[in-house]
Amino acid sequence: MASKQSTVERILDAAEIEFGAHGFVETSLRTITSKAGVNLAAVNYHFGYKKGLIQAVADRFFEPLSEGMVMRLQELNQQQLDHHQALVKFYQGMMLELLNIARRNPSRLALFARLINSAYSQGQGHLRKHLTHQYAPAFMLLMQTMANHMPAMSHEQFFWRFHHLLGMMIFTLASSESLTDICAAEYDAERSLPEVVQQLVPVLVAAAEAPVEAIEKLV
Amino acid sequence: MASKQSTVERILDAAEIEFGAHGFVETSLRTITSKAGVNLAAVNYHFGYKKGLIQAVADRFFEPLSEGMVMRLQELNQQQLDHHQALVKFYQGMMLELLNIARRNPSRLALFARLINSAYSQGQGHLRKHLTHQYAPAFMLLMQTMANHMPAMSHEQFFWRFHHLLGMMIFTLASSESLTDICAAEYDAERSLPEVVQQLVPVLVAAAEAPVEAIEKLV
DNA sequence: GATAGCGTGAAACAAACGTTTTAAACATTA
DNA sequence: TAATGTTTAAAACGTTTGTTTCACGCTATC
Repeated sequence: MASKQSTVERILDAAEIEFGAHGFVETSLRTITSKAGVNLAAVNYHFGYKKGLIQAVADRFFEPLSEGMVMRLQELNQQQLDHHQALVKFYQGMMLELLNIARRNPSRLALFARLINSAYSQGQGHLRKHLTHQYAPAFMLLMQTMANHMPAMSHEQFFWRFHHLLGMMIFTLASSESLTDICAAEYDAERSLPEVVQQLVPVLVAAAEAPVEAIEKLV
Repeated sequence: MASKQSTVERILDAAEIEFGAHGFVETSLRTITSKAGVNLAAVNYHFGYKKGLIQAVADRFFEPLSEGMVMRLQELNQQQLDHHQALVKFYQGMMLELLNIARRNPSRLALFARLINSAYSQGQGHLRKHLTHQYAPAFMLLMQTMANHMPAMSHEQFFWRFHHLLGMMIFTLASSESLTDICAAEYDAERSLPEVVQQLVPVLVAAAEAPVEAIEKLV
């Protein structure tokens, strides 16, 4: 029993893995505390409710991600690059940051995807508001940098485009395990997480640079 | 009580709405049977288990979608279009087909997104296998048509690209309600479902046409 | 008109869940 | 050492879940 970590850390580590693998509602506090080797009541003692634990897990993920991204963005904004090069560097930096956070625990990427999906799921709007308020500066900087190097478009059009790109990332991260499994079975290619994530960059850039079309009725 | 429909149909209709709005695990059989106005035991009687109900809901969704897509694809393949025009028509057709299916019940798009997400979620592989086997011809035709008009790339590279595009669609569909709400609040623009879905087309096309880069180690 | 068989209704089942409670063990401070 | 606040242990609580049971009503066939 290498139990040098505090109870809180043990819970957070286990919750991260289980939440990432099976989702928030499908993961019981009993399996978390069991895998963490702590008592069931410890969760309610330290985090109040299950929702508090989820929020703590989210914050422990987004804080370093936010810091890392801000550093990369400031660095990027100081360089003199054309728009295309800047977009490439932007998304490469984002992928590197995600991989960096996933180093300690690969299931953190699935956790990230679940957090974003929950945030944009109807009835869970409080999570999105909490995140966008908590990390507003980093979020603003990210959006601004991205918009600077994308084709000219209205704020609303950027809003939609931004979430299209977010969706592509989120789905790939959420399904990365299944996809690598299928890929190995069908194409005899064992892809690592960095490979999977890096492949996203050119597609994200192309989607970001897609020409803007006026919104019209389709039917 | 306009109860002309059969019990099975009433259950499927209610399940469709509730599953789409709140997910599979978060929706209890009691709320479904309650909203359907039928007895609780009817679900187990007609569908065996909850998993059987989910599969029935999935089939009732994918069958018309599959048929509609096959018709559109055959029509598309008979026309003489350049690759770009073909891709545009391809994705426009797909969006129209989704909208057509959503006409009866808008929450079917969220249901579609949840089904796909579940299918590619670790531990739920049986759903993906069921769908890919059940609708293999339509699926093959779709992949083939798509690949025909995309840049030359290996089967594996197409596999990844395909799922990147799928992810963009899925996330937008799953989050369409939240996104339209945010959009209305932030930009005073009340977007309808057709508008939201149509916007995807140029971005999907651009992402599909993105140049292929060799997969290398990023770190 | 009796008799299967199918569908429904209401109730009960066992299991799992988040949360609470109580008491004991621990650490820290006076 | 005594006292105080903090953390853990084990059990229980009340709900909710999917599923099962069993009796009753219906319809169709002989």
